[in-house]
Amino acid sequence: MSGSYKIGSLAKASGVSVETLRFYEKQGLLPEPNRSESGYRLYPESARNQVEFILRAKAVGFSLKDIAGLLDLEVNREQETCQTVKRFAEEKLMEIENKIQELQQMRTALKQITDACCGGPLPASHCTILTALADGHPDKEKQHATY
Amino acid sequence: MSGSYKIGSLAKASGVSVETLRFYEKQGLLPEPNRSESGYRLYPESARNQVEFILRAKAVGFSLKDIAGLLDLEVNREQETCQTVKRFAEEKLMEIENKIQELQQMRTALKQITDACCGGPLPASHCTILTALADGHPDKEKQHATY
DNA sequence: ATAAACCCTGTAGCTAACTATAGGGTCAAG
DNA sequence: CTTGACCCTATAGTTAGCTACAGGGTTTAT
Repeated sequence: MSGSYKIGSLAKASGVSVETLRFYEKQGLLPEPNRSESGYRLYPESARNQVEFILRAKAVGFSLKDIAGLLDLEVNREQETCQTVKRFAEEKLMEIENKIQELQQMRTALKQITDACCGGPLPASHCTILTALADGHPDKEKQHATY
Repeated sequence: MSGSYKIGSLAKASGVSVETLRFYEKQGLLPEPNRSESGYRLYPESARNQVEFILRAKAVGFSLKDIAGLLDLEVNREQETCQTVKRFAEEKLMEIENKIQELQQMRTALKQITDACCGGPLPASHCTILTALADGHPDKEKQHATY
């Protein structure tokens, strides 16, 4: 009745590997469960929710370290304010937005030099992509080289 | 006179550390330079361009491994076609775009649950952020809890 | 001539989030 | 009673891109 399952079942139920569960435990993301006489981990039903908390937090961009922090908040909900939690989340949001911007810059730069390339079956002797990387400026009508 | 400089100057000139240069050499991104009698690396002028090639390629999202590939292309430009080079670049472009999408999804999800949070100075007992992570659905008017 | 600044090799460490391996013990089925 | 599936710990390896020693030799400036 008190559903208490072993690590293999929890792993299957939550879609992660047994090793990952032990790893999360070592990282403090999962509480140490009770043990059977022979030392097997015995998880309560709630363990699955806790793993899923971790997975959802990961999915929205939190690192495991962040998640440990979130779980601390979660555990003493009463002692924390919404403000604290929201700040935490907003900081992460900004990190994500920064990463997006960085990648968008990369995309723009790479697209520019890629679009300029003929892509034809001829030797790449004058390939604009390689030239752009070598010279540091995309195309631009024959800027006579400075190096 | 044939400007041949030592690793420290190259490092300074190209804005990377000495260790990084040696590291790039070990990774095959920089050709092994000549050595002085005492075994010091002596770089030709062109070395700086090669380092800058690497840095620019990095800046547009290529990994060092990718760059090794690009340098192979660059070296045998005559033997390669623009097609090959362009495909290479387009593949990378797609990777970048995929990463952007992934991050945008994260941003949307995180923004949604963050916006729903009052952010007030009251205890986080019912904080919507923590609840969303715990339950797996953002807000939604009082879906009676399952945990 | 001596000290600082530079160079060398080789190896180890760092972060992140696992994954794998070695070398065991336990449990259920047939 | 043995086989196979499962569990345990502890340690090492993975990828990426460096960074930091340790323990030397060389060059340069004073």
